[in-house]
This record gives sequence, C-alpha cells and structure tokens, in this order.
Amino acid sequence: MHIGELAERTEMSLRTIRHYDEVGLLKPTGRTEGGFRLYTHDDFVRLMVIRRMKPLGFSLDEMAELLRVVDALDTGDGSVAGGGSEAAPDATRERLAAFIEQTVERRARLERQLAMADEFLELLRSR
Amino acid sequence: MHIGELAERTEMSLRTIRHYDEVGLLKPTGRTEGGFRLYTHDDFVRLMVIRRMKPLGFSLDEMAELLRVVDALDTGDGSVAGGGSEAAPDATRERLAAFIEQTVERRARLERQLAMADEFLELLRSR
DNA sequence: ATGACATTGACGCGGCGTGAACGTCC
DNA sequence: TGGACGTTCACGCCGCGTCAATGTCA
Repeated sequence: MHIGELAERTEMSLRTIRHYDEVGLLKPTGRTEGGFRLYTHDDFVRLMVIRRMKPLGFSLDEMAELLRVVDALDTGDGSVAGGGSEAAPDATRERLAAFIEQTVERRARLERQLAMADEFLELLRSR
Repeated sequence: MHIGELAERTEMSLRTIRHYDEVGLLKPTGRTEGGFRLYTHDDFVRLMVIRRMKPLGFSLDEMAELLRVVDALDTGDGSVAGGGSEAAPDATRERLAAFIEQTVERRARLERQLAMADEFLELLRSR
C-alpha cells in the first residue's frame, strides 16, 4: 500500500510517517520505480505499535528499540504459529521486561494526569 | 518566597518557572533589590492551575488566557468571600464555558490514551 | 493528458534542558 | 566570608507542521 492509505488506516499524518522513515524508525518495505513508498501489512502492524507507544511518551529511539526486541523475540527463537513464547536470547527477555516496567510506570503517570484533569475541571466548574 | 521554594512546592523545574516569566505566563509579583524573583501565595496558586492544565496539552498561550478569565471572574464582578458567582462580564462567561468544553474533550483523549496504554501492555505481556 | 497522490528539501516552532559565567543573600 | 541560592544569555533538542517546487501513477 501507498503512504496515504497507511496514514488513513493508522490515523497518523503523512509527515509523521515520512519522518519515521527519515529517522529510521519505520522504513517502507519497498519503493515503486518512481520512488513511491510501499508499505506492507507488517509495516502497518509496526506502526500501530508505535501509535500505542506515543501517548506513553516514549522517544522515537525507544520505540525503535522495542521494535527490535519484538522482532528478536519472534524471529530469533521458537515463536511458531500458535503463539507461545519459549526459550529466548535472554538479554532480549530482560529488555522486554524493562519495557513492561517502564510502561506500567508511564501508565501510572497517565492516571495521575487524569486526576489532575478532574481537579482542573472541578476548579472551572466551581466558578 | 524565592523561586526555589516555589519550584519545590509545585514540583516544577526552575527553568520552567523562569520560562513562564520570560513568556509572560507567570510573572513574579516582585523582585529583591538584587534581582531575585519573589513569588506570593497567589502566584503559587496560579502555578498550580498551570500545572493541572499541562497534562491536558493546553498551550502556554491558552493557559495565559484562562488565567485572565479566572482573574476577570473574581476581580471584575461580585465574587465576594463565600464563593458564589453571580453576574459576570458575559463574554468572560462564554470563554469560561469554552474552556470547560475543551477540557472535557481533552480529558476524553487522555482516557483513550490510557486505553492504548493498556493495549500496549497486553501486547508486551503476550510475549 | 489530467487529476489525485506522491517526492524531496528546508525552515519554523513550542517548551523547555543544559551549560557557562557571574551576582546575591544571610 | 563562605556557600547556598539566584541571575541572565544562548545554544540545543525532539517531533513533527507547513510551505514550495516537482515528479508519478492509473
């Protein structure tokens, strides 16, 4: 698919997707003769992962690392169809664990922010 | 109080507070002879308002406007001790309403982000 | 051949972080 | 007097938005 369709399906801007290409976060799988970026379903999936990481405030570099970790997990070892995860490069497992931890923390921050939003709303409404 | 104490009490960085001064969002009430910024309890309150607006993604300009609106509300008209709000400059009331609306929308966005965070967590944990 | 869709620059901006070099408070 | 605390530049960074000028696709 072309960049426009990817943009629509992920609800991300063209500029953002191109930026991710520029910095190496999400490179298109291919190009047409004329130079149009071509994305696969897999690219779509990766971009959706990115999209979910955004609200948590992960940097683009961190996102890139996570994608590598995930890749390593279902490339490097026995994550066959069926979906179980078994033995893995270990260091990779640790990095995954670290991401999970980070995510939990950041999620907590989001909840605190929600609380602040509610305080703010009350403040406004008490006028 | 000096900037350091304000920073601690609001959990905002010195740089941030100075930045708010630079751009006119929150000017210190006074200065010492030597040039140290002096903040009052009122400044503290205003900064806390700002702090609560931050997670909602309001721009510094929008924050400034809100502070003006609030000021107008309890300066310009009869918001005497006791806390009721009565007749008000009307245009001001509309602006307040607009802020409330905005806030509700932005709060909703925050919740969607929480949902994405949870999706992401599931994704990580299913590995 | 005609639009709709794409491309590569390149500049701008918001909201600070992060020094450096220096002054003030008590 | 000393040390904690403060001051003003000024540059840097991230994650894109937003033109502008051109090219490609069906």
